[in-house]
Amino acid sequence: MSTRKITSATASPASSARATIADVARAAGVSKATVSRFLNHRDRLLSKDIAIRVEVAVAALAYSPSPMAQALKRGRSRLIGLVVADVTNPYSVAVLRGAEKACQEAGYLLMLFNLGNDSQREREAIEALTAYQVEGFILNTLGHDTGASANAVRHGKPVVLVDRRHQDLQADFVSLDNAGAVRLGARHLLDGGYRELLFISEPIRDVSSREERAAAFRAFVSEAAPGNAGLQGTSFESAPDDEAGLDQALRLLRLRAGTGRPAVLTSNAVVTLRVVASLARLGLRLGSEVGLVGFDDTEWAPFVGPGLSTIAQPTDELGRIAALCLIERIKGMELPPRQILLSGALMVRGSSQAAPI
Amino acid sequence: MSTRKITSATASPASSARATIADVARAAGVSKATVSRFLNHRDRLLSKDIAIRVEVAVAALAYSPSPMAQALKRGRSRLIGLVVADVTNPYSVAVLRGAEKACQEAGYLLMLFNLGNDSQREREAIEALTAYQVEGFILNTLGHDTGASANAVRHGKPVVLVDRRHQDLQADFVSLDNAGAVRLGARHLLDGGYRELLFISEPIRDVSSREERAAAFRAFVSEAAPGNAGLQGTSFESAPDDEAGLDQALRLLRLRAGTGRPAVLTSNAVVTLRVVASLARLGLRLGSEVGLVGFDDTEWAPFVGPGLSTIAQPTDELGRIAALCLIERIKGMELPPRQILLSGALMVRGSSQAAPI
DNA sequence: TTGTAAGCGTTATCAA
DNA sequence: TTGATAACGCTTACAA
Repeated sequence: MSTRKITSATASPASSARATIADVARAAGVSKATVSRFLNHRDRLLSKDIAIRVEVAVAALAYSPSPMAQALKRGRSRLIGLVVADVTNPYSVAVLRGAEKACQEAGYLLMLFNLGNDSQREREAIEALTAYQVEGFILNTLGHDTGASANAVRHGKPVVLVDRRHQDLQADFVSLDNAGAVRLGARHLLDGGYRELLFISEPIRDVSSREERAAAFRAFVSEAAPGNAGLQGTSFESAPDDEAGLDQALRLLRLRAGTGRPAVLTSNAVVTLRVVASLARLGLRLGSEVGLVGFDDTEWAPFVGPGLSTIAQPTDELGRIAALCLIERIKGMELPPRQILLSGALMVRGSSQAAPI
Repeated sequence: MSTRKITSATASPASSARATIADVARAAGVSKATVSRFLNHRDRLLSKDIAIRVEVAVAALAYSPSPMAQALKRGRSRLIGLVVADVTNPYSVAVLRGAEKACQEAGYLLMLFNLGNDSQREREAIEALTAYQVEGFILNTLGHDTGASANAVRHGKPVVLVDRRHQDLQADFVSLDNAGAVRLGARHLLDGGYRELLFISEPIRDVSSREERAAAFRAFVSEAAPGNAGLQGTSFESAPDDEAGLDQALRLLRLRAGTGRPAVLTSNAVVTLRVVASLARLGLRLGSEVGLVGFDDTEWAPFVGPGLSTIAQPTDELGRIAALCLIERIKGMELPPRQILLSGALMVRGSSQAAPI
C-alpha cells in the first residue's frame, strides 16, 4: 500500500486499459468465441481443460466484459431508466432508493433523469434514455407530455408507473392505496371527535394521486355523514405560494366549526408544513384547537409542534416493487397491466389529539 | 391523437426500431461516412447539396446516433458516474440535484450508484460504472474502501470529491467552508449570550467533513475564550442510536452551565433532530433554556419548536460546481487539484434566541 | 468532396 | 467441442 498521494488531475500515462475478450483469448491460447462461450454458458459447451485455461486467463487479467459492447450486440444494456418529476420531493427520493437497491441486486444500473418539475421535458428524458438502450422505464412523472411515455412503449420498452398514472397509457402501476389511506386518516380524525374536516392538497390538475385522494375524501364524508351528526367535509386546493389563501381557508374552517372541532387532512408533506405555518400565524394550536393528519411520514414529523400525525407510505417497498415489476416485464413476462396498491399506516401523534371537551 | 389506450404489457409487434446511420445513408443515397461527417463536422467538409440531402434524410427518419455505439468507438460515453454513500441523506440528494442539472445542460447523463452506507461497496460501484465507460466520477463517499477511487484515477478517469475527502487521493474537492461555517454558528451563539457550548456530531471516524467541523469548533473556542469570560466548549460524538448517551450529554451541559446559558451546535440535520427530541425528553426549552444552531437548513427547520436556527449549505451550487469541475477535467483541462469551498449562511430563528436575562 | 474499409468489444452463425 | 467470421452502429484513416 503506497503512501504517496495519487493525483487525479495528472492524467496517468496510459497505464492500464481494461482487458478485452481478445486479450483473454490470446492469453488462454483460444479463440474469442471460446472465451465468450465460457462466460455465457460456463461449462455447458466447453471441455474441462479449456474451460480451466480460460478461467485462469480471465482471473489473471481481471477481465470483465464491456456492457457497452454487449449492449450493442445484444440490444440489452442492463440499464433501467428512472424519470422523476422532481428529485427534491422526499417521496420520490424514498422511492428512488428502494428502486435503486432492487435494481442493483438484480444486476441493473439506474440512469437518472430529473425533470425539475418541467413536465415538457418528459419526452426529452425518454428519448435520451432510450438512446442509451435502457431496457425499461420507471416513471414518476405527470405524463403531461402526451405520448412521451407512449413512445417508450412503442419502442417496445416496458414501463412501470409510480404514484402517478398517465392518461392514455395502461402500464403496470405501483402506488399507495390512496382511498384506503384517506379513509384511515379521516376515520381517525372522526373518532377523535373532530367534525369539521378540511382536505387540503396542492393544485390537483391532472396529478392522479391528488385526484384520488380528493375523491376518496369526498366519498368518505358522504358515506360517514349519515351516522355522524354534524360531520362536514370541504376540500381546498392551495397554490404553492398563496399563503394568504391558505390562511383564509383555515380561518373559515375555524369559523364553520363553531363550537365543534375542526381538523385538516393534508395530501403531502409540503402542504403539511405550510398548514403548520399558517396555523401558527393564525394562533391556532395544533391538536387541541385544530386537528391535523398529513400524508407522508417524514423524519421530522414527531418534532413539529405536539408531533404530527401522519399517514406513512411504504416508500422503500414501493420502489422495490416497481423495480421488480419492471424487471419481470423486461424478462419477457406477458400479462395484462397490473395495479399494485400498498397500504399506508397511520402514525398517531399529538396533532390529532383534541383536548377532552 | 388516438384516444385508444396504449398498452405497455403487450409487446408491440416490432413496429419501429430506431433508424441507424446506414438507414440514413441509404435514404440520402450517400455513404455512412458522409452522414457521419455531416453529423460531426456539419458543413465543414461537405458540399452544399449533399449536406442538404443528408439533412432531410436525418430529419425524415428522426435519426439520432446511438451513444452506445459512439462510446464503443470513441471511448467517450457522455456518461458521468455519481456515487453516493447514502441517497437517504437530504444533503446528498440536494447536491445530486444540482449536479444532475448541470450535467444535463452539458449533455451528460448521470449514472447513479448508491452505497446504502455500505462503504465496502465503493469498489464495486466504481467498477460497475467504469465498465459502462463513464467519463468521470462525482464521489460523495467515505473513501474507506482504500484504492477504489484510486483505481478510477488509474483508469485515467477524472474524479471530483464532494463534501468528503479521501485519504491518499488528491482530486478536485468541492465542499462547504466548514471552518467558516462553524465560526458563523458559534459566534452567533456567543453573541446571543450563550457561554457553555457543546458541539455534537455523529461518530467522526474518518469522515473528513465531521473532522473539520469538530476541529473548527475547538479552534473557535480556544481563540474566543480569552476575550469572553466564562466561555467553555466541549465536543460530543453521538452514536446513531445511543439516545441515553445523548440525554446524558445534554443533562451534563445544563449542569455545567450553572446560571449561565448552554447551547448546542449540531453537525447535521439528523443530529439536530435527535437533539431536539432529547431536549424534549429532558423538558428543556429550545432557545430560552438551551440554544441550538444546526448544520443544514431543511424545509422543516422553521417549524420545529420555536424555529431552528441553522447554517444553510448552498447544496445546489455545490452540486453544480462539482459537475462543472468534472466536465472541465473530462475536456482535458490539466491543473493541480483544486479545492472549492463555498460559504454557509446563517439562518437565525427562535432556537438561538435566549430569553433576556 | 466523397466513398471504402477497418475496427471498437461483444455475440452468434456457421463450418470444421 | 472449437474456431473463423460476420454482424451490432458508429468513426476515421486512407483512397479516389
